[in-house]
Amino acid sequence: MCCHYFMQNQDLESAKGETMGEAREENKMLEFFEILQQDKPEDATNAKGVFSHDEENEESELVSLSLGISISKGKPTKDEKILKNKNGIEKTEDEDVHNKRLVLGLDINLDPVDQDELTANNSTTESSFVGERGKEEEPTEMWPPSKVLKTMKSVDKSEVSQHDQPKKTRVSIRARCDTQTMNDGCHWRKYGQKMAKGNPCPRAYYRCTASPSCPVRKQVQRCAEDMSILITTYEGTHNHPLPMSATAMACTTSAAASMLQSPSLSSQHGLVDSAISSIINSSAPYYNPNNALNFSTHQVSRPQQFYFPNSSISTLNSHPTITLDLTTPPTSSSNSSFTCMPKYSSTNLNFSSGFSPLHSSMPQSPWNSYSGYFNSGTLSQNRHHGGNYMLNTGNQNQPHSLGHLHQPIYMSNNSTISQHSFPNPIVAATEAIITSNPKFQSALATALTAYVGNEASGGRLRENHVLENAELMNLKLLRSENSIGNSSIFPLPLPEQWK
DNA sequence: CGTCTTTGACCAGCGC
DNA sequence: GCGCTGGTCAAAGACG
Repeated sequence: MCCHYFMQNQDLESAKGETMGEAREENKMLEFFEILQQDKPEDATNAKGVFSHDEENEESELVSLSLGISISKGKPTKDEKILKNKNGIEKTEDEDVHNKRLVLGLDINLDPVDQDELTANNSTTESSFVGERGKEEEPTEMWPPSKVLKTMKSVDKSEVSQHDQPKKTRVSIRARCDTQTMNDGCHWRKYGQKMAKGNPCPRAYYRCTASPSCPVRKQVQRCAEDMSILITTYEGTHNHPLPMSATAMACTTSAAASMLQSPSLSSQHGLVDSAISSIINSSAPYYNPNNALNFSTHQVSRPQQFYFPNSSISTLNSHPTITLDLTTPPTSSSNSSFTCMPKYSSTNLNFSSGFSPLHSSMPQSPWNSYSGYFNSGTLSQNRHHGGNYMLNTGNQNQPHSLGHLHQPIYMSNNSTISQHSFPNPIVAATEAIITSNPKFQSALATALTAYVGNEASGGRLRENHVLENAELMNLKLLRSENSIGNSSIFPLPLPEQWK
């Protein structure tokens, strides 16, 4: 076999060993959300951890990316009772407790018209969500038998033709990785492997085993042109609680997918950069000695900057795919990172790597070569502006062409608008995002949810000792300058040592 | 013995 | 209609 299938599938054992700590952290997070909900009793939706918007103010379509925190006070659902699933992945009771409450999904709330469209798109595909509807439709079998699948596909087909909607949204991540798969925090079971055309390396098919009914699948394949690049394609949305270590990736993929599923949203190209930036900011990973891909979510207080010089949106394909390219160095041409795009790739976001001041503090590891993975996102500290960190909001004035497949649009650094003209670029960027399109509130909500949750849990997960200095600096900065992130977005009292 | 991976077979979609 | 390709199934083997 020509590809680099060196290692056993996943470090499940190491993951198990971390669940207790995670559970404690997440319980703190949940306590925080309870406090939040008490503060905002009028927001009934938030009681379920869904970031919703003021519907009165948003008559138009609305996309909500929910990082749901389900405060389970009632009886556990059928899925929640599962302590050991069919595949034998045992969970500790603590893990199960927190899993009962932490729900991540692609929750899309639309006005009636769009709701119908999305129902057709989601419910008939494998992207069903556990949300309100999911509670009523308890799954009864692990995977639909092929006959059922055929029926589903036929239904899907007809409805797709009716609504002219793409079939499934996929999120593909290209990243340098030495291991067989990226450890994204989820438990996967390999169910197939095929040789794909034009690639000497086989494509492996995995399904999520965290829940018997979880529709999420992923495909893993090495890039034919650079074997060190692993292309992981996610499809579907988890319909079960996720371990904390998996929420960030799922958050990112779900949010990215949601933008593809919202045509008007994805049509606003410049904003996509901003939204994705926010999302990724919320889920920047850090190196874990256990070789797991971990995500730290405290960067809103330490607002790292992530540039997305290339992005294009198209939903022409039956499988609209948003590709997050985390491998391209900053000096590469914008086109170079799209030389081996997946067949269905339609949307490309090139997370251009660049030097980050944080790199020097990152532990040396294989994941550092993987610097594209968000630490590539370049925390661009402007030392001449009082330690401000710039948030790339994209240049909304730049005449982007949209809807062209595989035609990434380079957004030069010049497009990092008004980095120096706003007293607080974070405020400016956030306001730009929010005010330009209400739907980006949802994307931002995803980012903020992840951030707030992590801050509530102490601001770090696991061995996250890196970047602390930068974090301290930025927290102070935000506390002194952030005018929007006070009570509603950053409601947590800072630890004493950060004051 | 239970679980997971491997791998050949099968099926559906799509292009010619 | 036929062949190619992607995606999935499921039996068999490997592994702990």
